Amino acid sequence: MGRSPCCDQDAGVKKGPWTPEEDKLLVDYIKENGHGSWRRLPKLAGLNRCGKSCRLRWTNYLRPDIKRGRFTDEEEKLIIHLHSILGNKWSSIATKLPGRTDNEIKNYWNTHLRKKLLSMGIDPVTHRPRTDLNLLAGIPNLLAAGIPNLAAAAQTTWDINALRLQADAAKYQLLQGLLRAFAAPPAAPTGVDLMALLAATGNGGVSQPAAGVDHGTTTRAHQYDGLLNLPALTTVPAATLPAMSSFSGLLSSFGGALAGDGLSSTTELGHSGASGSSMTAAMAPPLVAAEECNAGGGGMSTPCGEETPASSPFEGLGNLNLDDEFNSDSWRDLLEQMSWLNNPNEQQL
DNA sequence: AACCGAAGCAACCGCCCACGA
DNA sequence: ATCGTGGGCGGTTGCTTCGGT
Repeated sequence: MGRSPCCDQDAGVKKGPWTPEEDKLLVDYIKENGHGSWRRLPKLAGLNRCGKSCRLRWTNYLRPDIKRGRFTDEEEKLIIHLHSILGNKWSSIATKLPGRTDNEIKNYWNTHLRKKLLSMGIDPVTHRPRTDLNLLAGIPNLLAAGIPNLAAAAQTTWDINALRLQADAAKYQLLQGLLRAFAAPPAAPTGVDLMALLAATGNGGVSQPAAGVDHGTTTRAHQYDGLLNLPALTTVPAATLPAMSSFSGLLSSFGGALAGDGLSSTTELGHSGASGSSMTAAMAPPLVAAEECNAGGGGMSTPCGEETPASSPFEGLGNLNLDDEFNSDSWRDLLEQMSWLNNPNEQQL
């Protein structure tokens, strides 16, 4: 049906920042009479303002119960947590933070928290580890030169959907380290079959970073190039699941050394002090969030409750600093160990 | 000291929904 | 059932401040 403007555009109502005098008029009137009808309030209060503008000014800044000042760490964590559940329902989020307005929370999210999550490698929309195609897109150029079975590997069922299904911070960091090891120049985003690429690297495709490349800068630049909108979890073909559990096994083995603290990317962000570029693998959350174990949405079957294998080929990699040692022997070892990904018969470690 | 770009934030815009006539 | 109004909401804009050169 549409809606007529709340204020007569021709009436010359004032816009822009409020003056202290206007604030006083508004506060005095509401204290005396309540706000009543916002549309009639400006005239009654002697304000040359739109009623909507008055309402906004009151609810966001002049209300006596407004809490001003910096958001505390607890408030930050709560906002992030609630956002992971509610999305951009700022007013709903605001109801859980006494004294904070939806507008204030929204602004704080857009200017601080969103960037904070991005820097931690977490998609602020999905609250999942980011899997940025731009970051991945350059890999094939490197691989094409020296990986003989890339084409064959590309036929496997491993795909980016599967990657996301299993996504968690530990895996993201693992991949981040791999990507840094390759440090390819940017290329147009393509439908990269990441798992095929990873599989291919297992056959001696370990490349040292190209000389003269500032890997940190390259990576960070790519990280801000945009987010990948992946299909919903429920769209992942069931056929990929058995193989995924194998990959999960790999990561679980890897993650066994990570000593997770019970946090997941969607429930807590207690490591907010660690930026993505300086996080070590030891900080990584556990590999499978409890909600994912229990939900089982879309037929997904995560290997919940599985015991971590007693010994792992990746033991000792847990403390690897992904930033400082991206080209270390440890990564070379890890890549070589991942050759199992090319063997479809080897489903479990 | 001046300039410029980035960041932060207050305020506005336009759409939507609930509700009453 | 329809329509008009009030109010709420999320997204966006544009001004101000800050920091680097």
